Amino acid sequence: MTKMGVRPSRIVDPRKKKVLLDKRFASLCKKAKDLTILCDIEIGMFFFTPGDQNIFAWPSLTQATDRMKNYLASSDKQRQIKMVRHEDFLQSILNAKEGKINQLEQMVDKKEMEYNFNQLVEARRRFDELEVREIRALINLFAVKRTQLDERAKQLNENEIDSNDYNNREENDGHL
Amino acid sequence: MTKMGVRPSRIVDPRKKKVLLDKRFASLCKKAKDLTILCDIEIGMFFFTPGDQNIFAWPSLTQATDRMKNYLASSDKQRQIKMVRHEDFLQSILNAKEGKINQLEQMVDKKEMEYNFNQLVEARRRFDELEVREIRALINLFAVKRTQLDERAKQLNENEIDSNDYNNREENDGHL
DNA sequence: TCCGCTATTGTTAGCTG
DNA sequence: CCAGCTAACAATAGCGG
Repeated sequence: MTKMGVRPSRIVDPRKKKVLLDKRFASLCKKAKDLTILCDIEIGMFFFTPGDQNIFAWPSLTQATDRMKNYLASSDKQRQIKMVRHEDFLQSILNAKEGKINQLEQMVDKKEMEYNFNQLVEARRRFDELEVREIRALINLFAVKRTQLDERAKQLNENEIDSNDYNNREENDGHL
Repeated sequence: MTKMGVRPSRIVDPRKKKVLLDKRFASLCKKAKDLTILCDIEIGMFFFTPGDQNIFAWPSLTQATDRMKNYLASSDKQRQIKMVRHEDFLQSILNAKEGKINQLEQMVDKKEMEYNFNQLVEARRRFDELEVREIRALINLFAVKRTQLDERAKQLNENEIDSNDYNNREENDGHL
């Protein structure tokens, strides 16, 4: 642990860094797990290292995402309450004689940044949607192929029983 | 701290729970911060308590979201590699004579669950989009109102200079 | 509810095999 | 690279103001 009152500083040696990361990462996850159990709280963690491929989600991608989803759903409720105050705020700006348009435009910019992120998420959604369709198409394709094969097998059986000599002649002639 | 080898168990007393949560929460955040600095890693954490209103994101909503976004972007790269193998897998199923349709349908179910979540996210997106439009509308409304006020002020000034007695009569009559 | 304290227990950096 | 060790250090549960 870092000394009392001393802020930790960036580790330069990559080997030390790896060891440190492993140990402290395990410790962090343990503490998170403790807290989850002790206080009946949902925790989701995402780890991302810019250069490295050190990517991790705790306790798992799906669970971390679920917990983030729950967080967002809860924070949306709080947001709706804030929205009412927000509207009052905008109304007061409208009523005031001094315009604070810059402020509003900054908010628009902020919202647009959020919008951009959500577009990124939606791109992901479309990708997944496509995947679903592809799998469905493959299932259908398989079903069709199987039906064709079944029918073909049936035909072959019938031919074998009904006209064995005819088939033999065909084979001997060497043409259809 | 929990004893060595002993898993922590759920706290029942709400007061103790609150104290414990506060302390350990602070500790967890400190450890996360340490790790962030020491190993140059991005960490985003989401906390959600089902019943309570104990909602938190670390280091902040925007930063946690950004870091999750980075995580997703990185994991998407890895996903694309997996996708190729995934397609091979599907192809081998198609080529095989025994259908493993159940397997595929389970995957479809899983994908549909993901799709549902993404719809939730998109609902959020639409909400934000609406918000942007509303703010734009308010800005325009303000501009119009201001123009109207300016013109009205101009008119009043002109009237004051041109026909003072007329204005006075209007005021005394108590109507426009 | 929120500090501050402290004995006890847990964590960790550096090192060894 | 990993697992085990340990002195030194940090976290914390319980208690009191």
